[in-house]
Amino acid sequence: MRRDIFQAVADPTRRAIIALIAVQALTPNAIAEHFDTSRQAVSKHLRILQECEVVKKEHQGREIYYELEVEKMKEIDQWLEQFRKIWETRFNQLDDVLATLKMKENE
Amino acid sequence: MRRDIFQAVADPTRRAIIALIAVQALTPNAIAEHFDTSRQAVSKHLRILQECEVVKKEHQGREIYYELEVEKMKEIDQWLEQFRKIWETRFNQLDDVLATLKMKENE
DNA sequence: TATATACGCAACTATTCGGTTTCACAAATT
DNA sequence: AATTTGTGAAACCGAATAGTTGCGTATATA
Repeated sequence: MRRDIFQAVADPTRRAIIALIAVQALTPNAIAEHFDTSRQAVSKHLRILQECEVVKKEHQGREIYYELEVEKMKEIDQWLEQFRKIWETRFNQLDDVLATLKMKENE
Repeated sequence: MRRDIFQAVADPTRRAIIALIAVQALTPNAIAEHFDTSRQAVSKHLRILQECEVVKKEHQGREIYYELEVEKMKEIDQWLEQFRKIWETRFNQLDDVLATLKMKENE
């Protein structure tokens, strides 16, 4: 089974969990309270997130806090990099089109 | 079934297809030649990418060119935005740590 | 020590995914 | 008109997913 950041963020519940613990580390129960799903379901998502190395456990007495590995999110950012150039190019081309239109206007 | 950009990029073959047609629009056969998978498998991925509104068909005679909707990729970028602030914060905190260490060095 | 709480894990189920095989159809070629 | 080529779609399969239920275990508390 695939275990990477893209797999991690493919599920909307997992994206919500990520966004939630990005603010502060939380226990599975605390996380589950934010959703309509069960603790066990959240627990399973947390396990997948762990396997994808997106979250990190931290034991504190009988509670376990799950913390986000923010660095991992950068991998998505890096993959997007190749498309940023295209955005810019397309944007410049649009500029050219607009410029051409403006020239025609002045004819 | 979920049909969003995150679902679209969850699969490595689909990510490769996206990167491939980002350069230039291609036909399903041309795309399939780049992979170890069958044309039909690629065709299925293209269908999903279409449903996710990541690619756009363009008929040209009996050939069909698939073109990337680059704009769609920005949705990922937008979702990442919330974590960029955290990167920066963490980075600043690291700066603080480094500054503190430097101070101790000079003691 | 007995009990409550916080949690992970295993077993089970329904659904989805990624793939193959097969078939149908439309456009180009003969 | 018959054939080749480019393609989509349906039927099917094994594996993974997302969820549930039930149970075991460790920590805290009475």
